[in-house]
Amino acid sequence: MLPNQYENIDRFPVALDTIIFGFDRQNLKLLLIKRDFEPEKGNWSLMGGFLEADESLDEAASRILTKLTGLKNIYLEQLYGFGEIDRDPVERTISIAYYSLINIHDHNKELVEKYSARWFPIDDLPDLIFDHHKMVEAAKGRLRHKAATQPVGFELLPEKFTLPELQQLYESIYETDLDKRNFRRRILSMNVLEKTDEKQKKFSKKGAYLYRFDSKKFEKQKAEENGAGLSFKPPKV
Amino acid sequence: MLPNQYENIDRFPVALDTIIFGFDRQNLKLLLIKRDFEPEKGNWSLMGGFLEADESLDEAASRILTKLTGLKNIYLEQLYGFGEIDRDPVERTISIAYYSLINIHDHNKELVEKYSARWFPIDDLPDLIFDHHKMVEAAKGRLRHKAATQPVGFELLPEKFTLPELQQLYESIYETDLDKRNFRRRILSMNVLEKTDEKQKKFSKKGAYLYRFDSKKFEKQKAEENGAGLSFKPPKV
DNA sequence: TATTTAGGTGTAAATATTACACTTATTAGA
DNA sequence: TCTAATAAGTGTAATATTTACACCTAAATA
Repeated sequence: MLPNQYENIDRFPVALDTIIFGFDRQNLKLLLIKRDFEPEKGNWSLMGGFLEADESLDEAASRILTKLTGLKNIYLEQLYGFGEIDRDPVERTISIAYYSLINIHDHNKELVEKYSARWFPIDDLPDLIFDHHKMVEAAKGRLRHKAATQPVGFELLPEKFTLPELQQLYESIYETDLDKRNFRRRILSMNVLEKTDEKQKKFSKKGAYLYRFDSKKFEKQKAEENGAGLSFKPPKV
Repeated sequence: MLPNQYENIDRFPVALDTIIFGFDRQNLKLLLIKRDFEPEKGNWSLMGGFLEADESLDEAASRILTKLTGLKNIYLEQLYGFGEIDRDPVERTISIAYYSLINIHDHNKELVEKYSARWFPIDDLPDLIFDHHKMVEAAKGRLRHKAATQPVGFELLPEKFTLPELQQLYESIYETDLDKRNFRRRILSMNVLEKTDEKQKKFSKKGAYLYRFDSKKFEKQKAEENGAGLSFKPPKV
């Protein structure tokens, strides 16, 4: 075996912090936990954890997400590496932030309780520890970009959803109002939605048709594309 | 002082690897070094180094870039964190990749020689060690996206450049041909270029006017924008 | 002074985006 | 049972953006 040439270099704890997005009727929300150890005990924080030797970064992020939500196979994407020297007062730590999109109704309530976690509307977040606020801002930007580029919003909705719900979601991602007719035309022209003949009457007397994201159609679309990406852009202001 | 609650967690070397883009007349190029230590001694590699305790990730990436090129204040942007368990055979290492855009004629020749570094055309790269090829692919994608979104190509050109040169650059970034008239209209309508009254006659008898990136105009444009970003998109195929 | 070379220029057609208002299905309450 | 209320659903015209496309110009050199 080779001698380890890396003998004299510094080693650092590598943290993973996850920005967990959910969507609840009107509002984009984040799942935050109440930190139960010092420093900053009792303050709000992103769900996080440390990288272990036997897992990749993606695996670690996924493990940490599951630890809080009980969910597996969740949309999870690396966001950015945060490495300011003093970002964690305990010790110099590098944090790789991930963001994930989950169906807000679809998580393990006991686990969430165990971590004293709570959903906060994205526009009414508490103070966060360390540089977590910076991470959240980065995630908001990334989500906006992602949603403009790929039909990713579906991850935040239940399997079946109505177009008005989907529009609400996009409106809260972009923090702007969208025209109903233009929105429908655009989203339907992506050719990734399948209309069911069920109606959802929770929010109106008339009821709105339920749609389903059709991953077969999506794959087909992707294949027909030239890498430009399916796109849903917010209107220019 | 608080006891260190992080006592029992794993620590890892944190590497920084930089994808260094340059542009030479016709071709987008990468600056690669010949690795002079085991493992993989003698093979081609991205310029890299390890994070030290007294520097942020950005500072470390910048230090490493300067080490090879002699250049400071260079366009440098974090790309992605690579963390597969076995990515480095010596030891489990996390690498944060950065990419940078430099003027290819504007680097310290002695340093480059010292590292046995060489510029390679982007479409004719040698085999690279570890997961460096994955990093390069990610950087190409990011550069494409960045160039479509912000007027970033200027970083790769000398202070004064002609529109045909700039077009060449975009053509090699997108690996496609662009229409001369449409390109000019688009790039000029961004309102960030200043025409000088000098001509560059290196490549034609008639000579082409030299332009300069006008950062004041750029700032003004940015201010007038609604965050959508100045954009130069490749034509849809 | 004719030829060669790359630089420079405009317009029309096609496509994409935006703005905008009324009808429909259903429920609840008079 | 009729009326009012509510959110869902639909089409078109105006504007803006993107694309396709071909000839003239300036300078050098043979």
